[in-house]
Amino acid sequence: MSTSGQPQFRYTQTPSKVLHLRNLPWECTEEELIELCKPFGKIVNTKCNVGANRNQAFVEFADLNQAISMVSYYASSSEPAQVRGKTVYIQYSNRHEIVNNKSPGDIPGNVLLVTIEGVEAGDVSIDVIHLVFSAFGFVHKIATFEKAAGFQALIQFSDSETASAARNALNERSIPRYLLPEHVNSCHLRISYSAHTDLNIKFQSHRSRDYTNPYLPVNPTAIEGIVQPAVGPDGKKKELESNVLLASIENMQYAVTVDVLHTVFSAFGTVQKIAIFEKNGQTQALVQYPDVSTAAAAREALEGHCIYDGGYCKLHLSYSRHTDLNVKAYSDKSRDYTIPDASLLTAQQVSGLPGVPGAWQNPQAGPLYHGNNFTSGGAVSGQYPGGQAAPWDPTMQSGRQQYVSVPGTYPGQNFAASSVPGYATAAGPAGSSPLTPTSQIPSAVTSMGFSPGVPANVRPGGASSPGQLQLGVPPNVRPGGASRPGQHTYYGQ
DNA sequence: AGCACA
Repeated sequence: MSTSGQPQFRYTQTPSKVLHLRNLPWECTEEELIELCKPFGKIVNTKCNVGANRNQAFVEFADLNQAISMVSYYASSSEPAQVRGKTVYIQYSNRHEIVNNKSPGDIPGNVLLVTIEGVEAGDVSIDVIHLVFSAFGFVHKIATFEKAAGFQALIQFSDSETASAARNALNERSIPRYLLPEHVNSCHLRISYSAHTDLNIKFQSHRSRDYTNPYLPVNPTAIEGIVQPAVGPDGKKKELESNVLLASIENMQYAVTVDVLHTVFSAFGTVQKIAIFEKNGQTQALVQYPDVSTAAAAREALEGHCIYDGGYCKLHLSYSRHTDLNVKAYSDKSRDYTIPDASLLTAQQVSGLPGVPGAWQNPQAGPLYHGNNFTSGGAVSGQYPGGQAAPWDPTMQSGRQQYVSVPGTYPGQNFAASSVPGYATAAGPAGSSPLTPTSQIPSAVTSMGFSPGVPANVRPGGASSPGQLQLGVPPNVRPGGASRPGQHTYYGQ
């Protein structure tokens, strides 16, 4: 029972193939360690960021002589060992091996395990992954899959050096936004090493690739692969059309309710379902149409435009990967208009609402929609100098063809081309005159005395219902963009 | 600047 336990000091230590390094810069990386030590031999293991200050480390050489050569070298060198300009003190460790101190994911290998956080599998295509990781060397193979951890990819490089380079550069970083669909707000990469050394890719498919074998057959059962988004030459995922639109609402100063959205989006066809939700602090909504072409028309017309005057509640639209929403038939955040009872319920409940929120009665909408539409045209357009960011496609002001006369645009003939006048008459809300040279959609909102459950453009014949102000089409969205004298029965005050 | 982890 001697009271040994005294620390061993530099000149009394027995050599070990494990070296203890001190005074390292804070959170010194393994690569910096390897850089420093590898001239002396093969490094078989490391342990970084040891100690309260995370400025110590251990390095294990394959052979004792290699460790001795490093200690000897710096013992007699006029240049001290340095990392990032800091002198590093090196001595033999009092242990002879680095115990299995690493989680498996920290043991370098040529295959990376990449967890892509905050996205769903369809958001990041395998081609985008390939593009991003190819920056560090030839990517042999990629396999993607979804686990509890989220969307993951195994990425095989030639060697662990290349893999490490990719990991060091990309770990805890994000795939550039421009490579991602618009609705993806964050795309955080968490990268570790896989224990795999060679992935077994059986097919080229939407979820796996073998770039070393381009003649590998395409998975015949990967029907999904065909549905997978096409990818342009830049690797950016092209939008895949869908009957369901994803709307992100920017600058949401005013409440955007299911009813407001229903009104706005019903201008283009039957809205089947709506769901509103929050994602990353932003309000988003899914709007389901019966078919892709209707959704496409809505998207085309509404993208970048504002529900309310003044740049409020700006819409950004993309196609959802959903095709059929599973929503509560009636809630404050969702609506299923395909359920008849729900429509009734909707009509009842909404008509029972205590008036229109003040925000909808945006005073600015008055001048814009009450006779100023023509005279103020210059002023309005003057708000957008150069016209580069013209809030509304000019063709919308002069032509109706975009939404009406193009055959096949509305397979559901929600807009019978000839029905525009009657429709416009019925749908024209107070003060909505046809040539509205503005970007907003607000008459949809400024006159909310509509029947939310019954889209105007779905009503048979579009006949006017006396006493009931029907609203279906925002004035600047309306197909009948051209002025048709005499067609307006409503000139709301 | 002075020895980890289980």
